[in-house]
Amino acid sequence: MKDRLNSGIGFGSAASCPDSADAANDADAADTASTGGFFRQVYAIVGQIPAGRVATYGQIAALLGRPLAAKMVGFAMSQAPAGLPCHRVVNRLGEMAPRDIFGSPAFQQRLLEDEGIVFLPNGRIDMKKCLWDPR
DNA sequence: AGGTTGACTGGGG
DNA sequence: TCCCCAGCCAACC
Repeated sequence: MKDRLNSGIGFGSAASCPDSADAANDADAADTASTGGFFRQVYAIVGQIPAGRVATYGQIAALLGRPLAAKMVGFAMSQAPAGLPCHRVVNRLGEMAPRDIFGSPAFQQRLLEDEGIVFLPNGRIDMKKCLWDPR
């Protein structure tokens, strides 16, 4: 179990995993044609992140077939429509969005803790336990 | 049309 | 883990 959890963190491993590739393909094929908008696709995926789990910008980008467009995902979040659980999207280190995107990083942390996200003493999310697995 | 920017990431040191 | 560099992509000016 430790191995599985661990492998979930690295995108490299995820990319090699046939299941992940399938998920990416599904999301891409389903939305690319009808939306034609990168942001739309990002929002669709973010909306699928369950409470108690978090996803990284790079992970979402990879799901859309653009593993190097993590920056773009973050930008999409800045324009995210209301109702989207964008507080569940964090960077690879498990840190909150900088500045006061949510009023304050502490506020975002509070939201996540309320959903059951586990934080480490260093103030970061325990990615081993809380990283969302699209499968 | 072209340059800059951004809630990022991976690699090398 | 942190710092610096390069890459990627769409929005903005």
